[in-house]
Amino acid sequence: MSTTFATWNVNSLRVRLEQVLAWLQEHQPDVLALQEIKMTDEIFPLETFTNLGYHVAVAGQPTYNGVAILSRTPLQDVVVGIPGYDDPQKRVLAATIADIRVICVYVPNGASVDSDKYGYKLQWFEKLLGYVKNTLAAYPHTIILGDYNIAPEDRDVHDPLAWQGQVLVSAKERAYFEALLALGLNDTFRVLAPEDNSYTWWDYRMNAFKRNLGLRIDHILATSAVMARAERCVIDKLPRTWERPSDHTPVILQLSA
DNA sequence: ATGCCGCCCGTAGGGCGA
Repeated sequence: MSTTFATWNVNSLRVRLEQVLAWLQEHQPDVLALQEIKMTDEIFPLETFTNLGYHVAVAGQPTYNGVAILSRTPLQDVVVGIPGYDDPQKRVLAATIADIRVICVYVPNGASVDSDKYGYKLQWFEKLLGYVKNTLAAYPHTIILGDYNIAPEDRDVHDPLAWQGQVLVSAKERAYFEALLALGLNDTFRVLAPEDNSYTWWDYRMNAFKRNLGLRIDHILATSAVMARAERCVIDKLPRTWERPSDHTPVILQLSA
């Protein structure tokens, strides 16, 4: 008996719905956090998931961003966004599932280090730090999972030299990711499956997946209280091999009992 | 490299992602 938490940036739930359903059927996760659903709450295929026995929380918007959490058990105390931060972009969704506070995050991409979007990413992450600090004070059992758009270390990058200083790997972004861990979180993949050159995202261009030119930017972070129950963390590369895939692939954390 | 690929909106081609 185990409990599994998964995260997947699907890059449009409209396009990827059949793949998500196939993946749910195969893996039967207890919780699946979705990013970049790219749709409003109104057109979210709610009944499709409730018919499969999932409870659902959604924070959607037209065209861009959008996050959702599917759970086999009810979602309680749902919070959309970062409290006190008036951000029109729907990137954060939290809920309590059984005894665990779960936060689904879609961190801004940042475009390039000399762009306004990079400034937004850093400012946004500062707000996330405050939110996570408050959350951890209230909930010792917390999992924060999603697309962080940060590769924490060079071993999470296929070509560290080519990527040096670029967005997704820059020193400022990595320092923010470290600050997040320093609040009391563990990078579960790094703790449980510390092999190098394991990636969660591959560019659509240049045959990047076939050549394994990827980055590890999707993460499942957990407090030490959760970590005590953690047995396994894996990246499921299979959906990235499917026809018309998302450019990201799922990450799965398995807890005992 | 203002490139590559894919999705969105909308029905052409620019915005955006990473």
